[in-house]
Amino acid sequence: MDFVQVSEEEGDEPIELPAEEDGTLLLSTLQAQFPGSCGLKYRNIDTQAVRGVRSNEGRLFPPSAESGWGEDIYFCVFPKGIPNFRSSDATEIIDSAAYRPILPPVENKRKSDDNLENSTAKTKRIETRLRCTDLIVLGLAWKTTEDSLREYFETYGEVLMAQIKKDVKSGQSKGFGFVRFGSYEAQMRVLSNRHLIDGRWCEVKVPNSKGMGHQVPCKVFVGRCTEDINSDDLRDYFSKFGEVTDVFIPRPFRAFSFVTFLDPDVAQSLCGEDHIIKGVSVHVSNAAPKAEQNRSHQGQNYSYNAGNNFGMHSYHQGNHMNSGRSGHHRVTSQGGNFLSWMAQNSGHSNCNMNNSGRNKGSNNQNSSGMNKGDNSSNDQQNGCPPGNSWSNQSSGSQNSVDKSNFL
DNA sequence: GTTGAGCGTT
Repeated sequence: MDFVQVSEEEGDEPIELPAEEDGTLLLSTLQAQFPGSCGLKYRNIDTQAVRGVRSNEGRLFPPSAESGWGEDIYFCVFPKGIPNFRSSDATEIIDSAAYRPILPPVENKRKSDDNLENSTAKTKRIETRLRCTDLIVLGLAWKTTEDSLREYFETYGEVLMAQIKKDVKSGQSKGFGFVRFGSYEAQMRVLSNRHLIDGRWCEVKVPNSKGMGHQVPCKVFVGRCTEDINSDDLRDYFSKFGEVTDVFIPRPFRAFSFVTFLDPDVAQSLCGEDHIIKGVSVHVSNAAPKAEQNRSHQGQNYSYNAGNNFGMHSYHQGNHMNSGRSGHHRVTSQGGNFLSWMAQNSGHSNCNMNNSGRNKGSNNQNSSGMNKGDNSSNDQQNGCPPGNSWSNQSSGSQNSVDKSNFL
């Protein structure tokens, strides 16, 4: 049997992982040792470049059909370039033990956002600042305790809370629980993987009860706008207070607009204030959802995200393309992209979480592939959760942004 | 002491 030497990061002590008879390495084998990993790469000694390992249908293929994996040491790839949290530098991007990130210095940021375009620093910052939600863990073994639950998820990052729901009388586990991470990256990785906890495959999802309902909105309503206040004006002006992630001006002109901030506290702090933009006094207030107010009688579709439209007005003005802002993160209907879901539900219509456009070609491995063709280790449990367990929650159509919501 | 889709006594 061939073994593949794999380390978490380049330079780390490798672990030998058993390859299959056909020479491939199962992704599940890799993930058993490196939770959250989605692929492998290695250093090409000739070119000194890093090469990705081919991945398909839950299998990783050796670089050479003849010589197999060789003596090379491979290191892990994690989704979207997110570093592993067990690595030493992880603290740089993990917010401290807070549910919500700390306020950024509210200083003059002005137009310093220009050279941040597409920078990984910016991406990381945005991702780091996205807030975590409690996640529900379904399908837990009866024997799983809060300690073992926590212990399991700590391989993904800091665990702020881990609880098992139990019968009050007997103390017996109800077979599900909740977990909360300290960083959004950890949360994303947990949501994109399946989990073998105490011998059972468990499903982790954003709970239905917490669509986004209790979270602080990042978006403000800007009233009394005049027609000559364009999105750049709004963005430029409000960037003084914190990073602006989106500006939306309803067309045709309707004398108001929406500004979305990275930080909900910034948005909050501005509510109720009057501001002067281009000599016009505009009024900032809560971008409260309009749903249910006047139109409960109209068979409008409010089922998705009902009672909560924060962050849903995500049309971008065309001229954002050259202002360095990311484009509209469009949700496709291909089986439910959890990143899109997270993007919507975190109130950021344009989270820079999707780097797929830059990873040309080779990095096709994503978390959905690993659920196919891999029954190697789940035979103790029938009814294994489906691969895209989030799909039932992401079936809403973002294209259904409803103009009628604007008044 | 059994069970196996779901959604959180606070």
